[in-house]
Amino acid sequence: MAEFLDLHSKTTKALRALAETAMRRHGLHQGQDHLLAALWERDGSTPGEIAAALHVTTPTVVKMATRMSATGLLVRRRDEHDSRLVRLWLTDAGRALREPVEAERRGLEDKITAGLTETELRQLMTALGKVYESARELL
Amino acid sequence: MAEFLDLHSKTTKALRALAETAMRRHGLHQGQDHLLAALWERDGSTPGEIAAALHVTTPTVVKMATRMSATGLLVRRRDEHDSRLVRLWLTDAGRALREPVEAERRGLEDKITAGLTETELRQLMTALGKVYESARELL
DNA sequence: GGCGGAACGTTAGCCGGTAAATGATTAGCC
DNA sequence: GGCTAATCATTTACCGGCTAACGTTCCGCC
Repeated sequence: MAEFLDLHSKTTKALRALAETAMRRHGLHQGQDHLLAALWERDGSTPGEIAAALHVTTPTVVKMATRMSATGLLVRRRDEHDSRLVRLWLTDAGRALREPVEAERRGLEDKITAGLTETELRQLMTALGKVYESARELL
Repeated sequence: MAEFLDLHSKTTKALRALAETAMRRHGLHQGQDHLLAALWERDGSTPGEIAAALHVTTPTVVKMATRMSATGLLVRRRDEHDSRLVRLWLTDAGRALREPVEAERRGLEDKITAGLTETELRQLMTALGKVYESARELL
């Protein structure tokens, strides 16, 4: 049966669908907000750094960067001192999305957790955190 | 910040990676065990039925069925009475995976939730269930 | 009995995700 | 200084997921 895995999987799909439609309102695809968040935090990061921050592999970031570069959210530029490195820089359009997208994300989080009491939410975070740690160790 | 969404996302990626390597031990790709589970429960189901059971769209099931048919886990056959319908039938190879795959899945669930007490697990399921319900309603 | 709409599966095209192979550049060691 | 090894990004080729368009087949109604 695997109850927890099943529930987690169902929840993941529902949340993904919600995030998808929420981000599409800003012209983004699922996950692109995370990449932007990494650049909002540290503009000029390399694909490898971003991949690590996003818990994702480098090719994923490379492909997303290519698309987001095509839609004018960021630009690719080689590092001056080390030509192996590539640095991703936000455009004005990419920077402009910060406030609305962060608000959208906060709103989604609030709506999703609205049915929980303060205590329930705290317990949920703790328990899920433990599951995450167990999973990381098994990786 | 969106704490819960962030933690949930990280956990999802870790769990996905674990499930991936676990299922690869049986020659399956991520998610194919769910499709098989649907057929173990009701052999001869249609793609549409399976999609509904898996909370997934029909095209996804169709593509997976094509690949799994190529690897000999199931066969496609048109319904005798209604030629619009297609029914997926397990092969011996598909049936043979039931015990080992279900055991693998139970083992994974156990390992993942090993760090939680009985009470914590129950609270986690309840709280996550509420999040799931909220998400479903917002869909 | 024929015709239009409904119910299915399939195809095409896109996105995020992965692993493995490729290519370019730097760093380090002899 | 030159050769080798390490470090990056990129490409290729998959897989699961989605939406939208398409083609069949059945059903109901006139």
